[in-house]
Amino acid sequence: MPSRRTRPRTGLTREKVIDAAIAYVDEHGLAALSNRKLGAALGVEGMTLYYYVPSKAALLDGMVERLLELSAGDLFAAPSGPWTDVVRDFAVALRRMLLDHPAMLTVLATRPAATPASLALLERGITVLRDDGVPLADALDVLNSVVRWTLGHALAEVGETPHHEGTEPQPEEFAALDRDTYPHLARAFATGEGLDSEQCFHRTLRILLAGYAAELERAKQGLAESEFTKGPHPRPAGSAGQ
Amino acid sequence: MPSRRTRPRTGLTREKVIDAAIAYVDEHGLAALSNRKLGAALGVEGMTLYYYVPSKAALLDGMVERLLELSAGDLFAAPSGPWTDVVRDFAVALRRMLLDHPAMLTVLATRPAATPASLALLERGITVLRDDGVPLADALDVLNSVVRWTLGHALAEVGETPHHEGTEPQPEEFAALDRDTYPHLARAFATGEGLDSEQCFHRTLRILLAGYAAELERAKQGLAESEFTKGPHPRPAGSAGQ
DNA sequence: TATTGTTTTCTTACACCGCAAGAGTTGTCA
DNA sequence: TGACAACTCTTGCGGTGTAAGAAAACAATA
Repeated sequence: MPSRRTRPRTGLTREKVIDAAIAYVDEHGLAALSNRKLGAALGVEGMTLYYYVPSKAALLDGMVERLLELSAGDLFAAPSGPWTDVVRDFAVALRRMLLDHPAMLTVLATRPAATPASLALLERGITVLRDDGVPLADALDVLNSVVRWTLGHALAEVGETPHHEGTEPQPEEFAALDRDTYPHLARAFATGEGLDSEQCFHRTLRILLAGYAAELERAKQGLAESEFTKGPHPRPAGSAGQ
Repeated sequence: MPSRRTRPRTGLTREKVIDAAIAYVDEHGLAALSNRKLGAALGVEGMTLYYYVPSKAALLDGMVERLLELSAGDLFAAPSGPWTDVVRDFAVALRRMLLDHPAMLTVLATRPAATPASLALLERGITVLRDDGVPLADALDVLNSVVRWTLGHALAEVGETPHHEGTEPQPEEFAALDRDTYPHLARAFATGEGLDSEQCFHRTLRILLAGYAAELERAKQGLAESEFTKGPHPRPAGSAGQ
């Protein structure tokens, strides 16, 4: 009795599996992702996925990698104009992308990110800055800082929204509960001061970029000047540690 | 045959359980933490812990809370001097603390942080800034930005170090592998330019604080001036959108 | 001391997880 | 038709969080 136990081929691909995984965590959250459930979503038994992806860790890495590949176009849309504008647009697009995939955000934040896609993205950014006259070390500092700021901010933003799984829904307790122990916070929550997360993001981003631009400009001036004066000047920005 | 199956009381406490959990993840990593193993480390059966902590999610929350309580003293050591110095010292201490507890860092980053300890910390910071004349909304922006920057940076830093569990050890592939596809990165990895993570942290932190300080100063000036000129000025920093 | 009641600990059980090993089916090509 | 590769499934193992409740340790009282 050769009962047909294996389904006819489904035309699966490593890429399809990873895309389905991204879609799955976007809908059900990261904690809900398991081989069996993802397999079910793909019309296939759980263990089948191991034919395309060697382990769950590899699946998560692949998801991050794929997300970066898919978003690469949006992240560096039109690299023209001064580098500050390019980097600002990049950060804004990155934040948008991260907030669109909050589950992927926690994966991205937790997992080390030295993958080809992330390196390519970084390389692309460096090229923009270098073409605008920014030294290599400074370009790396700027991009690393902006990415890390955006990531940290996005993490806080998705943490605020209580679509977190596992803990109590935590309603708007804040607006009422403090008042004595947290006078300033109580006031902030009452009036809404300083609670616009998006505005804080843009503001700090602007300050960060303007600060770096000013420092680089100063370094360039100082460097040019020192060629004449030959006086002992602070080293030019590359190692201008605290 | 009343064989003694339960051990004599161990004097356990919710606090002791949480402290042991922190010590455990500090040593073995977050993924290794389980009730049974933590129980074994405490000389007790795994289910016993449920008498002190209602769930694993609650345990993780408790660990974050406890860590903040324990570190509160270090984080705001000597709140004297201009607010920029206080906040800088806070960020430096926070980074130090996070790097000392890399496993806790991922918990802290993933889990929403509106707990009493974190609110108290924030309130304390706001008080410092407010006492130095910073408006409430701006104080929140500064503190939120600094915390998120520090968190994002620390995440990247522990991600660089390959003590990550589950993936391949990933040796120093970078120094050799690119060269053609990532010319700038290859150069950076070869010469070491822009790779000093700690220096980048301090540099960006300094730029961030200086930028905020300058903007607040400008807002104050603009506000004072506008009292005389009555001219149409940009609104003073609280709603100075992007 | 014996009894009761509370606090703490353990046992058992269940559903789920990632994954190793291998058997089975399906399609392709000689 | 046969052989072979590609793909899918089954089984099984040790691990997880946790619900439910029995059993032991202790404290206090009779």
